[in-house]
Amino acid sequence: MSSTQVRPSQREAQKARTRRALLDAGLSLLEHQSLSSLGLREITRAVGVSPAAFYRHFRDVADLGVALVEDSLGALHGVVTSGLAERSEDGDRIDHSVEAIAAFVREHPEHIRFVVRERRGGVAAVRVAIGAQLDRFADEVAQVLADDEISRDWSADDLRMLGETYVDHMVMTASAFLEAAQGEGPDEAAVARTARRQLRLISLGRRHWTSTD
Amino acid sequence: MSSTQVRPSQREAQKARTRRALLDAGLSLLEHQSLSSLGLREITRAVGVSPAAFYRHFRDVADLGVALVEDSLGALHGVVTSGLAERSEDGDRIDHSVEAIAAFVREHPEHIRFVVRERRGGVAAVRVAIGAQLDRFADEVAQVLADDEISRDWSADDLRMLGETYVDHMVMTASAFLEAAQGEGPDEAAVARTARRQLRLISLGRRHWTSTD
DNA sequence: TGTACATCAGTGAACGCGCGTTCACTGATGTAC
DNA sequence: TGTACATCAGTGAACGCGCGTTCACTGATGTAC
Repeated sequence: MSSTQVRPSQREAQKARTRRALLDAGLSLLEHQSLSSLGLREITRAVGVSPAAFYRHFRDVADLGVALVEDSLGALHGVVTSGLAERSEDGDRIDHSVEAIAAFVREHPEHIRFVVRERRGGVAAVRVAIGAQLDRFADEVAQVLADDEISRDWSADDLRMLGETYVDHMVMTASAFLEAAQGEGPDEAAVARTARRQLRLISLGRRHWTSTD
Repeated sequence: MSSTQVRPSQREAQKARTRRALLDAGLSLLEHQSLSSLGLREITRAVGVSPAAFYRHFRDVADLGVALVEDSLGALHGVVTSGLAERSEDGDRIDHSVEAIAAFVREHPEHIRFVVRERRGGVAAVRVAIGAQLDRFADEVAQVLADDEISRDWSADDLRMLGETYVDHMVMTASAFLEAAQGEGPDEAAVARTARRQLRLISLGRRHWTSTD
Protein backbone atom coordinates (compact mmCIF):
# COMPACT_ATOMS: atom_id res chain seq x y z
CA MET A 1 0.00 0.00 0.00
CA SER A 2 2.44 2.60 1.12
CA SER A 3 4.85 1.52 -1.57
CA THR A 4 2.52 2.50 -4.38
CA GLN A 5 1.55 5.80 -2.75
CA VAL A 6 2.79 8.81 -4.63
CA ARG A 7 2.73 11.34 -1.81
CA PRO A 8 4.21 9.80 1.31
CA SER A 9 2.50 10.72 4.54
CA GLN A 10 4.27 12.96 6.99
CA ARG A 11 4.95 9.93 9.12
CA GLU A 12 6.48 7.96 6.26
CA ALA A 13 8.61 10.91 5.26
CA GLN A 14 9.94 11.29 8.79
CA LYS A 15 10.67 7.58 9.02
CA ALA A 16 12.53 7.73 5.72
CA ARG A 17 14.56 10.68 6.97
CA THR A 18 15.64 8.80 10.09
CA ARG A 19 16.53 5.76 8.01
CA ARG A 20 18.62 7.91 5.69
CA ALA A 21 20.35 9.47 8.72
CA LEU A 22 21.20 6.00 10.08
CA LEU A 23 22.62 4.92 6.73
CA ASP A 24 24.64 8.12 6.34
CA ALA A 25 25.99 7.95 9.88
CA GLY A 26 26.87 4.30 9.44
CA LEU A 27 28.73 4.90 6.19
CA SER A 28 30.58 7.83 7.64
CA LEU A 29 31.60 5.87 10.75
CA LEU A 30 33.07 3.20 8.48
CA GLU A 31 35.88 5.49 7.38
CA HIS A 32 38.24 4.13 10.02
CA GLN A 33 36.81 0.74 10.86
CA SER A 34 35.05 -2.18 9.25
CA LEU A 35 31.41 -3.14 9.43
CA SER A 36 31.92 -6.03 11.83
CA SER A 37 33.28 -3.71 14.50
CA LEU A 38 30.68 -0.97 13.97
CA GLY A 39 28.29 -0.76 16.91
CA LEU A 40 24.56 -0.15 16.83
CA ARG A 41 24.81 2.37 19.67
CA GLU A 42 27.63 4.12 17.87
CA ILE A 43 25.31 4.73 14.92
CA THR A 44 22.28 5.87 16.92
CA ARG A 45 24.51 8.13 19.02
CA ALA A 46 25.78 9.81 15.85
CA VAL A 47 22.24 10.35 14.60
CA GLY A 48 20.84 11.46 17.94
CA VAL A 49 18.15 8.83 18.43
CA SER A 50 17.78 6.16 21.09
CA PRO A 51 19.39 2.75 20.48
CA ALA A 52 15.96 1.13 20.43
CA ALA A 53 14.91 3.31 17.47
CA PHE A 54 17.39 1.43 15.31
CA TYR A 55 15.15 -1.65 15.33
CA ARG A 56 12.34 0.26 13.61
CA HIS A 57 14.57 0.35 10.51
CA PHE A 58 17.03 -2.55 10.51
CA ARG A 59 17.26 -5.98 12.11
CA ASP A 60 20.91 -5.43 13.00
CA VAL A 61 24.04 -3.68 11.76
CA ALA A 62 24.68 -6.32 9.07
CA ASP A 63 21.22 -5.55 7.70
CA LEU A 64 22.11 -1.86 7.47
CA GLY A 65 25.30 -2.94 5.68
CA VAL A 66 23.31 -4.75 3.00
CA ALA A 67 21.21 -1.62 2.50
CA LEU A 68 24.41 0.38 2.10
CA VAL A 69 25.49 -1.89 -0.75
CA GLU A 70 22.42 -0.93 -2.76
CA ASP A 71 23.10 2.67 -1.84
CA SER A 72 26.69 2.53 -3.00
CA LEU A 73 26.46 0.46 -6.18
CA GLY A 74 22.84 0.48 -7.25
CA ALA A 75 23.00 3.92 -8.79
CA LEU A 76 26.17 3.09 -10.69
CA HIS A 77 24.73 0.64 -13.20
CA GLY A 78 23.60 3.08 -15.82
CA VAL A 79 26.66 5.27 -15.48
CA VAL A 80 29.28 2.61 -16.09
CA THR A 81 27.80 0.96 -19.14
CA SER A 82 26.68 4.14 -20.87
CA GLY A 83 30.12 5.64 -20.32
CA LEU A 84 31.70 2.52 -21.73
CA ALA A 85 29.39 2.43 -24.74
CA GLU A 86 30.55 5.81 -26.05
CA ARG A 87 32.78 4.89 -28.90
CA SER A 88 35.80 7.00 -29.56
CA GLU A 89 39.42 6.45 -30.37
CA ASP A 90 41.13 3.85 -28.22
CA GLY A 91 43.49 6.13 -26.34
CA ASP A 92 40.73 8.63 -25.65
CA ARG A 93 38.39 5.98 -24.39
CA ILE A 94 41.02 4.76 -21.93
CA ASP A 95 41.72 8.29 -20.74
CA HIS A 96 38.03 8.95 -20.28
CA SER A 97 37.41 5.71 -18.41
CA VAL A 98 40.22 6.33 -15.96
CA GLU A 99 39.15 9.93 -15.46
CA ALA A 100 35.56 8.79 -14.87
CA ILE A 101 36.74 6.43 -12.13
CA ALA A 102 38.85 9.18 -10.56
CA ALA A 103 35.89 11.55 -10.61
CA PHE A 104 33.56 9.02 -9.03
CA VAL A 105 36.05 8.35 -6.25
CA ARG A 106 36.40 12.08 -5.65
CA GLU A 107 32.64 12.44 -5.38
CA HIS A 108 31.85 9.30 -3.37
CA PRO A 109 34.96 8.28 -1.45
CA GLU A 110 33.01 6.77 1.42
CA HIS A 111 30.93 4.53 -0.83
CA ILE A 112 34.02 3.26 -2.59
CA ARG A 113 35.85 2.63 0.66
CA PHE A 114 32.86 0.70 1.97
CA VAL A 115 32.56 -1.49 -1.11
CA VAL A 116 36.27 -2.20 -1.39
CA ARG A 117 36.64 -2.99 2.30
CA GLU A 118 33.55 -5.12 2.72
CA ARG A 119 33.86 -6.95 -0.58
CA ARG A 120 36.15 -9.39 1.26
CA GLY A 121 35.08 -8.36 4.74
CA GLY A 122 33.86 -10.33 7.72
CA VAL A 123 30.10 -10.00 7.18
CA ALA A 124 28.85 -12.74 4.87
CA ALA A 125 25.54 -11.14 3.88
CA VAL A 126 27.31 -7.96 2.77
CA ARG A 127 29.99 -9.88 0.87
CA VAL A 128 27.26 -11.71 -1.01
CA ALA A 129 25.37 -8.49 -1.80
CA ILE A 130 28.49 -6.80 -3.17
CA GLY A 131 29.44 -9.90 -5.15
CA ALA A 132 26.01 -9.98 -6.77
CA GLN A 133 26.24 -6.32 -7.79
CA LEU A 134 29.72 -6.71 -9.26
CA ASP A 135 28.54 -9.80 -11.13
CA ARG A 136 25.78 -7.73 -12.67
CA PHE A 137 28.36 -5.14 -13.71
CA ALA A 138 30.48 -7.82 -15.36
CA ASP A 139 27.44 -9.02 -17.30
CA GLU A 140 26.57 -5.51 -18.40
CA VAL A 141 30.10 -4.78 -19.52
CA ALA A 142 30.24 -8.08 -21.42
CA GLN A 143 26.99 -7.05 -23.10
CA VAL A 144 28.46 -3.75 -24.25
CA LEU A 145 31.67 -5.42 -25.41
CA ALA A 146 29.72 -7.89 -27.49
CA ASP A 147 28.64 -5.00 -29.73
CA ASP A 148 32.20 -3.83 -30.21
CA GLU A 149 33.67 -4.66 -33.59
CA ILE A 150 36.97 -5.87 -32.10
CA SER A 151 35.30 -8.68 -30.18
CA ARG A 152 32.76 -9.44 -32.89
CA ASP A 153 33.40 -13.18 -32.95
CA TRP A 154 34.36 -13.79 -29.32
CA SER A 155 32.71 -16.65 -27.47
CA ALA A 156 30.26 -15.77 -24.71
CA ASP A 157 32.69 -17.19 -22.15
CA ASP A 158 35.53 -15.05 -23.40
CA LEU A 159 33.33 -11.95 -23.32
CA ARG A 160 32.27 -12.72 -19.78
CA MET A 161 35.91 -13.18 -18.77
CA LEU A 162 36.77 -9.84 -20.31
CA GLY A 163 33.86 -8.18 -18.52
CA GLU A 164 35.12 -9.53 -15.20
CA THR A 165 38.60 -8.34 -15.99
CA TYR A 166 37.37 -4.80 -16.64
CA VAL A 167 35.23 -4.76 -13.50
CA ASP A 168 38.06 -6.07 -11.36
CA HIS A 169 40.35 -3.49 -12.85
CA MET A 170 37.81 -0.75 -12.18
CA VAL A 171 37.52 -1.76 -8.51
CA MET A 172 41.29 -2.00 -8.10
CA THR A 173 41.79 1.39 -9.71
CA ALA A 174 39.08 3.00 -7.59
CA SER A 175 40.75 1.56 -4.51
CA ALA A 176 44.13 2.94 -5.60
CA PHE A 177 42.64 6.41 -6.22
CA LEU A 178 41.14 6.28 -2.75
CA GLU A 179 44.49 5.48 -1.18
CA ALA A 180 46.05 8.29 -3.16
CA ALA A 181 43.42 10.72 -1.89
CA GLN A 182 44.29 9.91 1.70
CA GLY A 183 48.02 10.27 1.09
CA GLU A 184 48.81 6.55 1.19
CA GLY A 185 50.66 4.98 -1.72
CA PRO A 186 51.35 6.70 -5.06
CA ASP A 187 49.61 9.99 -5.89
CA GLU A 188 46.61 10.40 -8.15
CA ALA A 189 48.62 11.07 -11.29
CA ALA A 190 50.71 7.92 -10.81
CA VAL A 191 47.61 5.82 -10.17
CA ALA A 192 46.01 7.17 -13.34
CA ARG A 193 49.16 6.44 -15.33
CA THR A 194 49.34 2.84 -14.13
CA ALA A 195 45.62 2.33 -14.73
CA ARG A 196 45.90 3.64 -18.30
CA ARG A 197 48.85 1.37 -19.05
CA GLN A 198 47.02 -1.62 -17.70
CA LEU A 199 44.00 -0.82 -19.86
CA ARG A 200 46.30 -0.43 -22.83
CA LEU A 201 47.80 -3.85 -22.07
CA ILE A 202 44.35 -5.42 -21.97
CA SER A 203 43.34 -3.54 -25.11
CA LEU A 204 46.35 -4.92 -26.99
CA GLY A 205 45.53 -8.39 -25.73
CA ARG A 206 41.97 -8.02 -26.98
CA ARG A 207 43.08 -7.00 -30.43
CA HIS A 208 45.23 -10.11 -30.82
CA TRP A 209 42.90 -12.54 -29.10
CA THR A 210 41.91 -15.75 -30.77
CA SER A 211 38.76 -17.32 -29.40
CA THR A 212 39.18 -20.31 -27.11
CA ASP A 213 36.00 -22.12 -28.05
CA MET B 1 71.42 -11.80 23.62
CA SER B 2 68.74 -14.44 23.26
CA SER B 3 68.36 -13.66 19.58
CA THR B 4 71.90 -14.80 18.77
CA GLN B 5 71.66 -17.91 20.96
CA VAL B 6 71.63 -21.15 19.00
CA ARG B 7 69.96 -23.39 21.56
CA PRO B 8 67.00 -21.62 23.11
CA SER B 9 66.50 -22.18 26.80
CA GLN B 10 63.56 -24.23 27.99
CA ARG B 11 61.87 -21.03 29.03
CA GLU B 12 62.34 -19.39 25.63
CA ALA B 13 61.11 -22.50 23.87
CA GLN B 14 57.96 -22.57 25.98
CA LYS B 15 57.35 -18.88 25.39
CA ALA B 16 57.76 -19.40 21.66
CA ARG B 17 55.28 -22.28 21.80
CA THR B 18 52.65 -20.13 23.49
CA ARG B 19 53.22 -17.33 21.00
CA ARG B 20 52.79 -19.79 18.13
CA ALA B 21 49.59 -21.08 19.72
CA LEU B 22 48.22 -17.53 20.00
CA LEU B 23 49.02 -16.83 16.34
CA ASP B 24 47.51 -20.11 15.18
CA ALA B 25 44.37 -19.64 17.25
CA GLY B 26 44.02 -16.06 16.02
CA LEU B 27 44.36 -17.06 12.37
CA SER B 28 41.92 -19.88 12.78
CA LEU B 29 39.35 -17.66 14.51
CA LEU B 30 39.53 -15.27 11.56
CA GLU B 31 37.82 -17.74 9.28
CA HIS B 32 34.41 -16.21 9.93
CA GLN B 33 35.21 -12.71 11.10
CA SER B 34 37.66 -9.91 10.51
CA LEU B 35 40.55 -8.81 12.66
CA SER B 36 38.85 -5.72 14.01
CA SER B 37 36.14 -7.80 15.64
CA LEU B 38 38.47 -10.50 16.98
CA GLY B 39 38.70 -10.34 20.76
CA LEU B 40 41.76 -10.83 22.91
CA ARG B 41 39.84 -13.08 25.32
CA GLU B 42 38.52 -15.09 22.40
CA ILE B 43 42.09 -15.92 21.42
CA THR B 44 43.38 -16.76 24.90
CA ARG B 45 40.28 -18.87 25.53
CA ALA B 46 41.01 -20.91 22.40
CA VAL B 47 44.61 -21.44 23.48
CA GLY B 48 43.79 -22.16 27.10
CA VAL B 49 45.78 -19.41 28.81
CA SER B 50 44.60 -16.49 30.89
CA PRO B 51 43.75 -13.21 29.13
CA ALA B 52 46.64 -11.49 30.92
CA ALA B 53 49.13 -13.91 29.36
CA PHE B 54 48.42 -12.33 25.97
CA TYR B 55 50.34 -9.21 26.98
CA ARG B 56 53.57 -11.18 27.40
CA HIS B 57 53.53 -11.65 23.61
CA PHE B 58 51.62 -8.83 21.90
CA ARG B 59 50.63 -5.28 22.72
CA ASP B 60 47.11 -5.85 21.39
CA VAL B 61 45.23 -7.81 18.74
CA ALA B 62 46.36 -5.49 15.94
CA ASP B 63 49.95 -6.27 16.89
CA LEU B 64 49.24 -9.98 16.56
CA GLY B 65 47.70 -9.20 13.17
CA VAL B 66 50.92 -7.61 11.96
CA ALA B 67 52.83 -10.71 13.07
CA LEU B 68 50.37 -12.82 11.09
CA VAL B 69 51.21 -10.89 7.92
CA GLU B 70 54.85 -11.94 8.17
CA ASP B 71 53.65 -15.45 8.89
CA SER B 72 51.37 -15.54 5.86
CA LEU B 73 53.46 -13.81 3.21
CA GLY B 74 57.04 -13.80 4.41
CA ALA B 75 57.66 -17.40 3.41
CA LEU B 76 56.21 -16.84 -0.04
CA HIS B 77 58.90 -14.62 -1.50
CA GLY B 78 61.25 -17.29 -2.75
CA VAL B 79 58.47 -19.51 -4.03
CA VAL B 80 56.76 -17.00 -6.30
CA THR B 81 59.77 -15.63 -8.08
CA SER B 82 61.59 -18.94 -8.54
CA GLY B 83 58.39 -20.48 -9.91
CA LEU B 84 58.02 -17.55 -12.27
CA ALA B 85 61.63 -17.72 -13.41
CA GLU B 86 61.31 -21.23 -14.83
CA ARG B 87 61.14 -20.68 -18.51
CA SER B 88 58.99 -22.95 -20.58
CA GLU B 89 56.51 -22.59 -23.37
CA ASP B 90 53.98 -19.84 -22.86
CA GLY B 91 50.90 -22.02 -22.43
CA ASP B 92 52.71 -24.31 -20.06
CA ARG B 93 53.96 -21.47 -17.96
CA ILE B 94 50.45 -20.09 -17.58
CA ASP B 95 49.08 -23.52 -16.65
CA HIS B 96 51.83 -24.00 -14.09
CA SER B 97 51.35 -20.57 -12.52
CA VAL B 98 47.62 -21.04 -12.11
CA GLU B 99 48.11 -24.53 -10.72
CA ALA B 100 50.73 -23.22 -8.30
CA ILE B 101 48.28 -20.65 -6.97
CA ALA B 102 45.56 -23.31 -6.64
CA ALA B 103 47.95 -25.57 -4.74
CA PHE B 104 49.01 -22.82 -2.39
CA VAL B 105 45.40 -21.95 -1.60
CA ARG B 106 44.65 -25.61 -0.95
CA GLU B 107 47.57 -25.83 1.48
CA HIS B 108 47.17 -22.49 3.24
CA PRO B 109 43.56 -21.39 2.92
CA GLU B 110 43.55 -19.54 6.23
CA HIS B 111 46.61 -17.46 5.36
CA ILE B 112 45.13 -16.48 2.03
CA ARG B 113 41.79 -15.58 3.56
CA PHE B 114 43.53 -13.44 6.14
CA VAL B 115 45.63 -11.54 3.59
CA VAL B 116 42.77 -10.99 1.15
CA ARG B 117 40.37 -9.84 3.86
CA GLU B 118 42.73 -7.59 5.77
CA ARG B 119 44.42 -6.10 2.73
CA ARG B 120 41.58 -3.57 2.67
CA GLY B 121 40.42 -4.21 6.23
CA GLY B 122 39.77 -1.92 9.16
CA VAL B 123 43.14 -2.19 10.90
CA ALA B 124 45.57 0.34 9.46
CA ALA B 125 48.80 -1.25 10.73
CA VAL B 126 47.88 -4.57 9.13
CA ARG B 127 46.86 -2.92 5.86
CA VAL B 128 50.23 -1.20 5.71
CA ALA B 129 52.13 -4.42 6.48
CA ILE B 130 50.31 -6.34 3.75
CA GLY B 131 50.76 -3.49 1.27
CA ALA B 132 54.50 -3.46 1.92
CA GLN B 133 54.78 -7.21 1.33
CA LEU B 134 52.78 -7.07 -1.91
CA ASP B 135 54.92 -4.15 -3.07
CA ARG B 136 57.99 -6.29 -2.54
CA PHE B 137 56.39 -9.04 -4.60
CA ALA B 138 55.68 -6.61 -7.43
CA ASP B 139 59.33 -5.51 -7.38
CA GLU B 140 60.55 -9.09 -7.41
CA VAL B 141 58.28 -10.03 -10.28
CA ALA B 142 59.38 -6.94 -12.24
CA GLN B 143 62.97 -8.04 -11.65
CA VAL B 144 62.32 -11.47 -13.08
CA LEU B 145 60.39 -10.03 -16.04
CA ALA B 146 63.28 -7.72 -16.87
CA ASP B 147 65.34 -10.79 -17.78
CA ASP B 148 62.69 -12.12 -20.10
CA GLU B 149 63.43 -11.65 -23.78
CA ILE B 150 59.92 -10.41 -24.56
CA SER B 151 60.26 -7.39 -22.32
CA ARG B 152 63.91 -6.80 -23.15
CA ASP B 153 63.55 -3.11 -23.95
CA TRP B 154 60.70 -2.17 -21.62
CA SER B 155 61.09 0.90 -19.45
CA ALA B 156 61.51 0.38 -15.71
CA ASP B 157 58.09 1.96 -15.15
CA ASP B 158 56.40 -0.37 -17.61
CA LEU B 159 58.05 -3.38 -15.96
CA ARG B 160 56.93 -2.24 -12.55
CA MET B 161 53.38 -1.77 -13.87
CA LEU B 162 53.45 -5.28 -15.29
CA GLY B 163 54.76 -6.68 -11.99
CA GLU B 164 51.88 -5.03 -10.14
CA THR B 165 49.43 -6.40 -12.67
CA TYR B 166 50.69 -9.95 -12.14
CA VAL B 167 50.65 -9.62 -8.34
CA ASP B 168 47.14 -8.17 -8.36
CA HIS B 169 46.04 -10.97 -10.65
CA MET B 170 47.64 -13.54 -8.35
CA VAL B 171 45.81 -12.17 -5.30
CA MET B 172 42.51 -12.01 -7.16
CA THR B 173 42.90 -15.55 -8.42
CA ALA B 174 43.87 -16.86 -4.98
CA SER B 175 40.78 -15.18 -3.58
CA ALA B 176 38.60 -16.75 -6.25
CA PHE B 177 40.05 -20.22 -5.57
CA LEU B 178 39.30 -19.71 -1.89
CA GLU B 179 35.68 -18.86 -2.63
CA ALA B 180 35.46 -21.91 -4.86
CA ALA B 181 36.81 -24.11 -2.07
CA GLN B 182 34.04 -23.00 0.27
CA GLY B 183 31.35 -23.51 -2.34
CA GLU B 184 30.74 -19.83 -3.08
CA GLY B 185 30.95 -18.63 -6.65
CA PRO B 186 32.26 -20.69 -9.60
CA ASP B 187 34.04 -23.97 -8.94
CA GLU B 188 37.78 -24.51 -9.01
CA ALA B 189 37.92 -25.55 -12.66
CA ALA B 190 36.03 -22.43 -13.78
CA VAL B 191 38.26 -20.18 -11.69
CA ALA B 192 41.34 -21.78 -13.23
CA ARG B 193 39.94 -21.37 -16.72
CA THR B 194 39.21 -17.67 -16.21
CA ALA B 195 42.61 -17.12 -14.62
CA ARG B 196 44.38 -18.78 -17.54
CA ARG B 197 42.49 -16.69 -20.07
CA GLN B 198 43.30 -13.52 -18.22
CA LEU B 199 46.98 -14.43 -18.15
CA ARG B 200 46.78 -15.19 -21.85
CA LEU B 201 45.23 -11.76 -22.46
CA ILE B 202 48.05 -10.10 -20.53
CA SER B 203 50.62 -12.23 -22.32
CA LEU B 204 49.28 -11.14 -25.72
CA GLY B 205 49.34 -7.54 -24.56
CA ARG B 206 52.96 -7.92 -23.51
CA ARG B 207 54.01 -9.30 -26.84
CA HIS B 208 52.57 -6.32 -28.71
CA TRP B 209 53.57 -3.68 -26.20
CA THR B 210 55.44 -0.60 -27.30
CA SER B 211 57.26 1.18 -24.54
CA THR B 212 55.66 4.35 -23.20
CA ASP B 213 58.87 6.21 -22.34
C1' DT C 1 -15.26 20.64 10.48
C1' DG C 2 -15.06 18.02 14.83
C1' DT C 3 -14.55 14.02 17.59
C1' DA C 4 -13.11 9.43 19.03
C1' DC C 5 -10.14 5.88 18.24
C1' DA C 6 -5.99 3.42 15.97
C1' DT C 7 -1.36 3.44 14.49
C1' DC C 8 3.38 3.41 15.21
C1' DA C 9 8.22 5.97 15.22
C1' DG C 10 10.81 7.01 18.76
C1' DT C 11 11.76 6.96 24.18
C1' DG C 12 14.17 5.87 28.33
C1' DA C 13 15.13 2.75 31.74
C1' DA C 14 16.67 -1.63 32.77
C1' DC C 15 18.99 -6.20 32.11
C1' DG C 16 22.77 -9.36 32.01
C1' DC C 17 27.09 -10.01 29.74
C1' DG C 18 31.68 -10.16 28.06
C1' DC C 19 35.08 -7.04 27.10
C1' DG C 20 40.22 -5.07 27.74
C1' DT C 21 43.33 -3.96 31.20
C1' DT C 22 45.71 -3.86 35.97
C1' DC C 23 47.96 -6.02 39.59
C1' DA C 24 50.17 -8.58 43.11
C1' DC C 25 51.16 -13.33 42.97
C1' DT C 26 53.42 -18.08 42.04
C1' DG C 27 56.49 -21.39 40.87
C1' DA C 28 59.40 -23.33 37.37
C1' DT C 29 63.66 -22.16 35.12
C1' DG C 30 68.12 -19.93 34.95
C1' DT C 31 72.44 -18.05 37.05
C1' DA C 32 76.31 -17.12 40.25
C1' DC C 33 79.26 -18.88 43.41
C1' DT D 1 77.22 -30.94 42.83
C1' DG D 2 74.63 -27.92 45.97
C1' DT D 3 72.71 -23.68 47.53
C1' DA D 4 70.82 -19.01 47.45
C1' DC D 5 68.99 -15.64 44.75
C1' DA D 6 67.00 -13.56 40.26
C1' DT D 7 64.11 -13.83 36.40
C1' DC D 8 59.84 -13.89 34.20
C1' DA D 9 55.79 -16.59 31.65
C1' DG D 10 51.60 -17.35 33.12
C1' DT D 11 47.71 -16.82 36.97
C1' DG D 12 43.37 -15.40 38.84
C1' DA D 13 40.71 -11.99 40.73
C1' DA D 14 39.00 -7.59 40.25
C1' DC D 15 37.67 -3.16 37.92
C1' DG D 16 34.74 -0.15 35.35
C1' DC D 17 32.56 0.14 30.94
C1' DG D 18 29.78 -0.01 26.91
C1' DC D 19 27.47 -3.33 24.47
C1' DG D 20 22.86 -5.38 22.21
C1' DT D 21 18.29 -6.26 23.32
C1' DT D 22 13.58 -5.97 25.80
C1' DC D 23 9.71 -3.54 27.20
C1' DA D 24 5.93 -0.71 28.51
C1' DC D 25 5.35 3.97 27.35
C1' DT D 26 4.20 8.52 24.84
C1' DG D 27 2.48 11.60 21.81
C1' DA D 28 2.19 13.10 17.10
C1' DT D 29 0.00 11.58 12.90
C1' DG D 30 -3.61 9.20 10.40
C1' DT D 31 -8.42 7.42 9.76
C1' DA D 32 -13.48 6.70 10.17
C1' DC D 33 -17.61 8.69 10.87
